[in-house]
Amino acid sequence: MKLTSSQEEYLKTIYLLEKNKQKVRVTDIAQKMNITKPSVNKALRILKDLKLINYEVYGNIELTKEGRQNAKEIIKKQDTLEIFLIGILEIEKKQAEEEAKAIKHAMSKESIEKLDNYITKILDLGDLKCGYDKNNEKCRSCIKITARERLKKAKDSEIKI
Amino acid sequence: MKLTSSQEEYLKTIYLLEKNKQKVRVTDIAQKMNITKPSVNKALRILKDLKLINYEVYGNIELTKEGRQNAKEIIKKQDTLEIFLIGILEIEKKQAEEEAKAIKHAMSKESIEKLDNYITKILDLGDLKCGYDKNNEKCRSCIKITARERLKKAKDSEIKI
DNA sequence: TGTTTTTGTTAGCCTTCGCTAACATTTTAA
DNA sequence: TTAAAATGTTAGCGAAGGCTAACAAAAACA
Repeated sequence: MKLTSSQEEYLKTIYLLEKNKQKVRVTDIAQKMNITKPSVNKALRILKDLKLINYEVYGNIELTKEGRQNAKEIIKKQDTLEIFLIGILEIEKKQAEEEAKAIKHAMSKESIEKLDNYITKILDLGDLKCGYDKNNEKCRSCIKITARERLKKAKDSEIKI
Repeated sequence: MKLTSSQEEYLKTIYLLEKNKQKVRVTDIAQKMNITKPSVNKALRILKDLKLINYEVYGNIELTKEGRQNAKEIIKKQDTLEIFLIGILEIEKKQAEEEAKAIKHAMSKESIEKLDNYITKILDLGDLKCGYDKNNEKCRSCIKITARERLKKAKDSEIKI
């Protein structure tokens, strides 16, 4: 069953909130996604119908097994894209996150898998010790090092929820 | 002025049709985009209001200077993404085209520029003659060669409009 | 425990962008 | 030159996914 881009965002948000809180609230979701509570309410009913969350009026909100499965996949997509955009393409963090968020819905699981493998390959190339100067921008070792540094830098500046 | 994903598709389609025909018709656009004529009609009115096309009832359809500018940028985005997906990630052509089409709206001009530069860099790495065997999948020369071959293959199988 | 604040819901509206049905215009060709 | 075919338009519907206004329920607290 194919979810909409919006539905994916809801699942992702609920998953991340579940990790940090006992109970996920409509208000939390609305705040995190920067939309109104009635919009969240409407979306939750649909996600419930799709059996992706458990939810009753004025009751608890929690992902079902299937919902969690979906959420994980969505988050993996976004993470992989962010790593590529920040670490390889050197796009500034905030911009990269925004773009990754918008792109992820358009990419299949298989394509993300390929991107993931590619990133690993590029990051590992340095291990081959090509012998070029570290300052040569085409040197694979240098590519590796700068990519890792960029990722570390981006990760360090993270603000916890 | 930020266009919607759908509007970008219309501009792209009109641009490509203009290159192959004297006159662009509602029917042509509908057929190419696989939607109905009334949908096209509605969209054309909006594009006209946005001054991206010249268009009168029962009259000719043509891109304005600004519309053409936009169309070119959109096509560049899609092309760059396709090259990356097909040539570097080795995603199958049809799938890659579909994904590139959906992704392009989410990426800024600047990010596409970076992706384009990255692709060029990767394709050029082979020129450094790293010395590894051609059959080593981590060899930069090999990466270059296989990527170029994949692109050529994908291009050759193109069906003209 | 009763009142205020916070949280959640309902109803109904708007925009985007598809669609069908019905009709108008233009083009083609007999 | 007029009838048929092709093309284009109008009107109005529907789904998705936002929104506000108004109200209901729950929680906090005095």
